[in-house]
Amino acid sequence: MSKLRSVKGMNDILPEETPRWHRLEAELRSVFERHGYGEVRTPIVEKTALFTRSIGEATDIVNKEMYSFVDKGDEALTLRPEGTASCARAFLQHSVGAKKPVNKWYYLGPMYRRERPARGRYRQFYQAGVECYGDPGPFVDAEMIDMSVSLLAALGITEVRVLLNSLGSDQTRARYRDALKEFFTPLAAELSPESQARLEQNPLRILDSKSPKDQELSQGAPPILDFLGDDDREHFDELRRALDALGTPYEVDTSLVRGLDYYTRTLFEVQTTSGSLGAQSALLGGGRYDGMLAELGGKATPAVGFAMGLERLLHMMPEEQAPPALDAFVVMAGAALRPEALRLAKALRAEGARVDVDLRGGSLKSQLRRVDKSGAAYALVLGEGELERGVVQLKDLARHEQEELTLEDAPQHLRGLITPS
RNA sequence: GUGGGUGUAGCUCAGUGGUAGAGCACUGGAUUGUGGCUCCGGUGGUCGCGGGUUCAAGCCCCGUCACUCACCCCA
Repeated sequence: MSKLRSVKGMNDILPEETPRWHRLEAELRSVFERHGYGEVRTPIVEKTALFTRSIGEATDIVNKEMYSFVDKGDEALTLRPEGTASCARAFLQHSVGAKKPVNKWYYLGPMYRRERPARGRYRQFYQAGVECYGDPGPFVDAEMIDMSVSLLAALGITEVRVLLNSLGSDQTRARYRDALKEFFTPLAAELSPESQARLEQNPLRILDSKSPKDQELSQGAPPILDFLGDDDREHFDELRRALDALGTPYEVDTSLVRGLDYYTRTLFEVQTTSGSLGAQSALLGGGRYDGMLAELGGKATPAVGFAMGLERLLHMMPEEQAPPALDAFVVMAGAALRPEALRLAKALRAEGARVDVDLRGGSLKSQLRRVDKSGAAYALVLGEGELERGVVQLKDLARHEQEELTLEDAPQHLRGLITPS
């Protein structure tokens, strides 16, 4: 075992596993694109200030989880811990909102957070997410939530529940924060140490503490929904009616708060109910952030989005049998035939077949064993005698049948066999 | 960051102080150039690392690192 290992919490994905990733990514792109979203690709590194300003100074992500460094130009940079801030920056930088009233983007790629790794939680992890700019909702919110649930269903993930909450406007949120502070301060001594710290920094997060004592105390706290203004309440009610119309089940959970500061109004999270992810039950989460673009110095633009963790989806996706990665294998009776074997393989590949050759030139028996293990449907057997006559044996592995073809005809013949009719 | 568990072959794991093992995988063969099943053989190890106890340590003790689970938080 080598001492050179990948960085803690950052994992290799070997060719054996990538077909599963490809299937997941293809499904994501397909669903996003069917809903009118186009892919955006932003850099993995951004100026640190982008994240501190958008995500919020008081969040765990900014406080203790960012991979930040100073580059040789003395610039403070950070490996992106999430995708929304980068998208917002790109949206503003290219004045996208001025060209089109509503823009729907999706992204897919690695994110970085320096947390203690656990099942379903890694320091480099892959997220796919969507952002919709320019529509204040609530119907686009409903469409997005519904899309996320049908996406999971398309992946075979059905043991889920949708949690929904509303935080109201920035003003509502500020008033609610004060109210919670007022409510919990007399109880501070009874709160868990973590929640005592939250009381100052972010009282909202006391509500989703997992400490039983905290939960008990939170029962008596005033619910956020009581603080919603008329517009906020109407927005929330319309969202719920739209979800009902779409037939998407959800549960209102007023303790749903989430760890990022930029959310306003709609907040949602889809969790697995299967328990197979250990403590990490959130498959995707998001919400509305109507204030962020103005906060970053742009024109006020309503926005809503969510992000999903691909490793978690992979953990949840049912196992499927991987289809063979090869159509045919060229084998030869004798290592001297390697140049001819290469030539034949080249001709087969030119016709679109996925072909490998065992160029180590072992015994025919060992080559055929390898063919069998590769899952390829056909073997092309090249021998001295055949070569002199300009022919090759085409062996159908499943049927145990063999036929003789001319070297000239073999490529097109194989193409006919592997092309789905 | 806090607490628990586990580190032995590429993988999954046995090995209760006395010569380092199994299954799988890989590989060679079972009468001339034909796969799966079966049978026979072979390659492969700093027992995570460092120290200590002992005549003797994979095994006991201390430290350390890695992985993992839970907490915290999140996707």
